[in-house]
Amino acid sequence: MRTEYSEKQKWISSAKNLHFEMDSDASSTCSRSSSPDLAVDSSFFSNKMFQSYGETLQSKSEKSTSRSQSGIIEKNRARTDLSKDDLQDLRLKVNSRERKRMHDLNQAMDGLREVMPYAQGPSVRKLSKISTLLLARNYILMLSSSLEEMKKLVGDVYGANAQNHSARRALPPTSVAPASQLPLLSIAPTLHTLVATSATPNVGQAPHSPPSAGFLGFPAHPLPTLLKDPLHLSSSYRHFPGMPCPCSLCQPLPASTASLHSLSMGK
DNA sequence: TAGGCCATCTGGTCCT
DNA sequence: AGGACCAGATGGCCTA
Repeated sequence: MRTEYSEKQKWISSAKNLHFEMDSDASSTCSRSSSPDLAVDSSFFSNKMFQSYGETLQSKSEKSTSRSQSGIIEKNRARTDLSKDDLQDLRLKVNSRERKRMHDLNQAMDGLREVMPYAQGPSVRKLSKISTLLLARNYILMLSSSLEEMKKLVGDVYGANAQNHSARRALPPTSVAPASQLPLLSIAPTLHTLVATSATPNVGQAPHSPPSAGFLGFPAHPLPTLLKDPLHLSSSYRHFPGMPCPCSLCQPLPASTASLHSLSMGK
């Protein structure tokens, strides 16, 4: 088994970075942003690998007679009835589908990376899958917490404003900021403070070294402790209250957000 | 060189 | 029945 894989992997690695054209279905829909393209020479699969696959199937079907799952027996029997070529075709089709499935998954992962508050660029290695998921979770929790905080502040500001307004009805209106600006004015420093607590996990790290999965771990009760415990977001920018900041957290979501939505609605 | 991450193949299981 | 999903196995690549 090991030797079969060894041969196969040698071939696969040599075939990497070539265009994948074996299956029209896969090639038409797969843009493979995160994985190497693959050219599949079906002649390769016509040798040992598939001979052993056929043997494996046969031996398996022999063993499977002791199983209670008749469906599987029937399925294996149907497969052993196939000719060697049919088996090859079947195996190739299944492999191709699985490859495409994984590529779609990776595309979705790339879409997630794009909207993550993480320094992106040619010199930065992309987040691993596990890190992406953990970071996404923390990011969502942080946004939820920020939203709650903002709601509270808006409530406080409007409450205080209503009191002031009734107490100072006689004062000229120019002494009070427009109501539409009040929430933003009061929220801005707070938002930046929130952001600042989560801004510098990469200090001391090489720019090409994304945080490990463990580093992105989260507490057992994330929401209450969220603001005390840094989120380990990987922005390389320092945040200063009142200063404009180029980090992704302080910028509007990129246009690629839309592409992520369209991706998720693809099926 | 060990360990982490990844792509791929594969067989089993579930779903339509 | 066929396809989707999943997890295990395997080897390659890269970094500390």
